[in-house]
Amino acid sequence: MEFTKSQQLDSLDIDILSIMLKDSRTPFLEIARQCHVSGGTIHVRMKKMEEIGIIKGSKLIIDTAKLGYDICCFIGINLEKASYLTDVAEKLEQISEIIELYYTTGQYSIFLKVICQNISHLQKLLAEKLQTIEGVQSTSTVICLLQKLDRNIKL
Amino acid sequence: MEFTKSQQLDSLDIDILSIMLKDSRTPFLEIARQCHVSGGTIHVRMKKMEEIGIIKGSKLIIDTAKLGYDICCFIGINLEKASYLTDVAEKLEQISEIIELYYTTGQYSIFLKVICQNISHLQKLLAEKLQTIEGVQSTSTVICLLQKLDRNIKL
DNA sequence: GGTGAAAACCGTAGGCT
DNA sequence: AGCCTACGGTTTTCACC
Repeated sequence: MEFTKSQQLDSLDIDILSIMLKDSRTPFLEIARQCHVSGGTIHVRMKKMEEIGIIKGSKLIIDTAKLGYDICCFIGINLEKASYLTDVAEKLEQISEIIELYYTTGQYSIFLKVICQNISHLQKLLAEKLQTIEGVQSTSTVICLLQKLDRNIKL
Repeated sequence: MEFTKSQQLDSLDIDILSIMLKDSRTPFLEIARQCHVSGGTIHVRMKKMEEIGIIKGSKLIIDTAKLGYDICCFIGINLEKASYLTDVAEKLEQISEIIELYYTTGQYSIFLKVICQNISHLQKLLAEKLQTIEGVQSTSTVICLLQKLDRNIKL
């Protein structure tokens, strides 16, 4: 079970994933009804996909604005030297406002998704946390006004 | 129930959310044990938060690379005219490779998160789908080599 | 607002095909 | 690999506090 090929998934696995991608709290028996198999089969397939690592977990989707977090933005980071990459990334991981972190190729070395309560929270984050990390040369911020789409890939 | 203030949430709600943010399949009785309340209470609180719209759903987190989708990237879109915004967004929503879509302020009008199978799939998407949409002036792509972090905000 | 218990439903394991 | 069955756990509701 160490391959990383999609070939080991059959159409039943894909059907199960498609349902769970939309709502990870769907009961197994409900999936079983939709797929015309028994609940035990869903259980076995889900377990297999968790073991292979295709399923990594599940997340609640929340409206962060309703919780007082009005700002969502993306921040590209330029480093002074490419070799600072992992050191800087480790420090960034400590910052709880950063919810996604990517190593990227092209104009930036690191790319972040960040959630803040308001603009002054963001300003403080940039000035006092991000830009004081050693190795960070500059940052470039894209502020989101509205998220129009948040879904998983269609299998 | 039409307010969008966090004030209507008490510390029990926050505790429940904190647990569910990490794993949306946590059984209510398990949350109840951790929060020292009954299962019925968790049920009522969850229902309230769903009705208010704080909880919007739940998603399975999957390893897209293991499903044959090796490319994750962000694409910024410049429009010829700002007024094309909603028309272009509507067309973009039809494209299943686009899993997140934001209206943004700053250098781009629209910002996308995109999942593709490989570079040629991405190249085709850009050339044949995105750049043929009327009103799209130019696109700018950041390709992710590795996602190091994917989590929710800490409440 | 919370509790505790009942009823319906679900997750899980094991034996069978 | 899937089905069935059975048990224990979970969800959901509701009378009561």
